[in-house]
Amino acid sequence: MTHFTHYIYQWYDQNQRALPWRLTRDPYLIWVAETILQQTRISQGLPYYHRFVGRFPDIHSLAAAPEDELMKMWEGLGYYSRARNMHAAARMVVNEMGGIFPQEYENLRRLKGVGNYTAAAVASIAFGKPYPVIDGNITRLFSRYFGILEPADTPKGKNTLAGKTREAMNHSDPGYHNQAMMEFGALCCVPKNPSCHDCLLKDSCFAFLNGMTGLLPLKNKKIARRIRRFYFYLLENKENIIIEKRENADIWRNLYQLPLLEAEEDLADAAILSNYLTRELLAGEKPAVQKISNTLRHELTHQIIRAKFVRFKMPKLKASGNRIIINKKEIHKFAFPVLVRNYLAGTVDK
DNA sequence: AAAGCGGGGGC
DNA sequence: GCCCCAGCTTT
Repeated sequence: MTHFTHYIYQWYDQNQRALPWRLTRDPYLIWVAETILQQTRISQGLPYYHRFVGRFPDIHSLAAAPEDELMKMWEGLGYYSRARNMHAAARMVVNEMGGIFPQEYENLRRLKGVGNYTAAAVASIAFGKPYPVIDGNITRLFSRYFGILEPADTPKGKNTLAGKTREAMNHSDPGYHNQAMMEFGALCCVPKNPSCHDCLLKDSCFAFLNGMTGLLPLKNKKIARRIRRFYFYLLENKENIIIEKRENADIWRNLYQLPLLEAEEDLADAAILSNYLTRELLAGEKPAVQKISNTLRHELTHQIIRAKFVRFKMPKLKASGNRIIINKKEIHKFAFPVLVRNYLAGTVDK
């Protein structure tokens, strides 16, 4: 065994966190955990994991659930396609694979939402197969220690990294190996101000020896952010409000929201109150506008959303198209984007 | 190869 | 303000 792996195993034995998915080898539970944790910190995902496996303890309960309930479980976690894909994958396992979770990497890879990382994680942790996982932690750790100078977000960089992780793989306990590498990256070889001073690998670490820990891993991509203006309409009477489901290929797909006008430029209040959607929603009624909120900012990785909420008390509610009227007491049953959820939490019944 | 997809937290 | 997080899919 190399110095590198030996030291990290030793570190892991002493420093690993107690996490619920480390107590099982059930491929379903491992898959749920790995999917929740995609691009998500453990501290954020942990309560979702507990709720999820409490409500859906096995593949059958998940496959049998209505999608809206699944989206509700996922509310606030982000990247909602993960939930939709899990639902499809669960139904595939139940309907086409006899309810038996696939064991081979290639078969795991066929499930919706299961990419290279998740297939390797389930194959290694649940089934002991020697597939190295490559996540953000391992990309950083390996790029630094082995001095990978090709950008990590390019095919060449990924290929080099994959080679290194295959060389490092320990075939006697692949699941342990993968988790030890990730945990070391997550807790010690961290993005900013890594704990090099205490790290016994510093004498053989390329980045440390060359003063490059802050530079590695290299990345090429820069994110362009788009500004969007959203005008939401809260139409309410004493008991009910109107909501609608987002079904286009856009952010928040299959979540619910308030009726929405998107504009390319900021709209003055007069324009908000006279545009086509206002007229359609008010349907001839002339209610006084209750309130137009301040502009609320909501930032996503690729978008900056500037939102205003317009509130009308309606004599009676009429819903057309894909809009539905729900009782205010039922709001909690629907999955809303955080932006909308926060507004409703601070507004309705106040 | 690049873009799109959330929300939260660290510094 | 910028970067990153136990990534995946679509174009």
